[in-house]
Amino acid sequence: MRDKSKLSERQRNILRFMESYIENFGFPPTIREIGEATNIRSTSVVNYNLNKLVQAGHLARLNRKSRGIRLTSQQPQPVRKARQQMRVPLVGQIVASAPLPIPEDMGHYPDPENAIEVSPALIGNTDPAEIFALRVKGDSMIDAMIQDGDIVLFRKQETASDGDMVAVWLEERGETTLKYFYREGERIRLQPAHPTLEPIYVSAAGCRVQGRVMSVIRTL
Amino acid sequence: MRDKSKLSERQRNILRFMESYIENFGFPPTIREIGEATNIRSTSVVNYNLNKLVQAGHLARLNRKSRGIRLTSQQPQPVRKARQQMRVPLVGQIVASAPLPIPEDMGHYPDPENAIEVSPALIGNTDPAEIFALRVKGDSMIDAMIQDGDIVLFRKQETASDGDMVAVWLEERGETTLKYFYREGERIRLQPAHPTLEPIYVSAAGCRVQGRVMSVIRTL
DNA sequence: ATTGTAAACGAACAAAAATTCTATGTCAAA
DNA sequence: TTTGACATAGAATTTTTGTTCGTTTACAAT
Repeated sequence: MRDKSKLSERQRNILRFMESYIENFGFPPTIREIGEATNIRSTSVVNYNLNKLVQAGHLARLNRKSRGIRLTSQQPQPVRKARQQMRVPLVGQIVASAPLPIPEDMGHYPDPENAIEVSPALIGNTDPAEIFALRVKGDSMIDAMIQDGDIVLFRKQETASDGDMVAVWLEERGETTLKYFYREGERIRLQPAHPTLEPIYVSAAGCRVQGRVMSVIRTL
Repeated sequence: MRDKSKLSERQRNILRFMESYIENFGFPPTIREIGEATNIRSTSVVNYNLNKLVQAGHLARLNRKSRGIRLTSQQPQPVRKARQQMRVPLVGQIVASAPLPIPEDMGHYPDPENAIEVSPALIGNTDPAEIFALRVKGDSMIDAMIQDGDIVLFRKQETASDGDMVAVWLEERGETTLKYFYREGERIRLQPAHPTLEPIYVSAAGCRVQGRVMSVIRTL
């Protein structure tokens, strides 16, 4: 699959040029630049050979992106991805007495200072941009089997499905709580994680879902 | 010259975005892409800030080249290192009725099938070879604020210091428990994590420390 | 000789992307 | 209050760049 010997002269040239160009400039060349460097007069021929190289597994391309050519050897993307970490912004604390401090725009470039590294497994295949983290302050979330200092990873969402653990702001009580969410006709049952505790019931209007708990991390 | 503190919020955002984009795609973003990612509506403003970053020495640009932006700071190595994941072998389950199934030799060749990826932060600077993971089965560890399905990361050790959360095998009761460890003269106090629960006391002989809890991971 | 196919060319076109221009708002100094 | 530097926005403009398409060449198979 990666046998360079099966490539044509031109294709080997292109590959070599790609390597040195990226080395020099930090970004890939254009089709025309490749053509000039390898003595190919026509962009379409360069394009043709680039596609051959993609077939051969040496390059990856992004359609219709300028300079959207990448050496596969330098970025073993699949491997890297699998072992890669996600940076999740740590945006504040959970306290019972206030709604979650949810950032409007979290971006995909969290500030290194206020971010934690997590394994992608913890957020499943959710878009990382929707994930944020909060540190639990105090023992108010003990019903949810979550203690002081734990870090909770949330997915930003305003609705929930049965069985989700969610953060809800209870209007009448003026507090935030983490419970399992079950819709029961008109009302909603919020079930604590701790098996001996009783559920509470609220009207759909009276509770505002703020996020779904994806995972909890405790470091001792 | 390279003092990030003198940069504006937007400029820091741009820099961070550049880093992650290049990391992901292998080539630099366009001005428009930078704008979208950092919530700047106007390409000219992005351009303006890019020029500022060039002045500040963080970027280099090539005029009239698409994606002709390059980070001057090229130390991907330390970053890369810091972002590595650890693979920790997941060697079995915790049940109250039996000692921990601790592997004699864990090696550093965790079976991909039975390993989990964790962030290095979770195990501090402990030698990764000493770390193993167990999945909690049942609600027997509820005193420790740990529930069914949680994954506990242990460091293999037979002794403990005050305040450590440890897994101990209680000879006379025939059970495994997770408690905070305190030496009190001849006897040992084992304190549940849950604040309302009472400690238990055992003799040093009657309890066998099996490992120290480094962290707990819960996925929902 | 004929046909089919891989490889090449160049021009035209369309899309992407950078640059430039004008206008507006902010804020501290004069 | 006025001024000017700085920062922002929106849009127009120009340049760069990728894609498509008709055509040609070389060569091996029929």
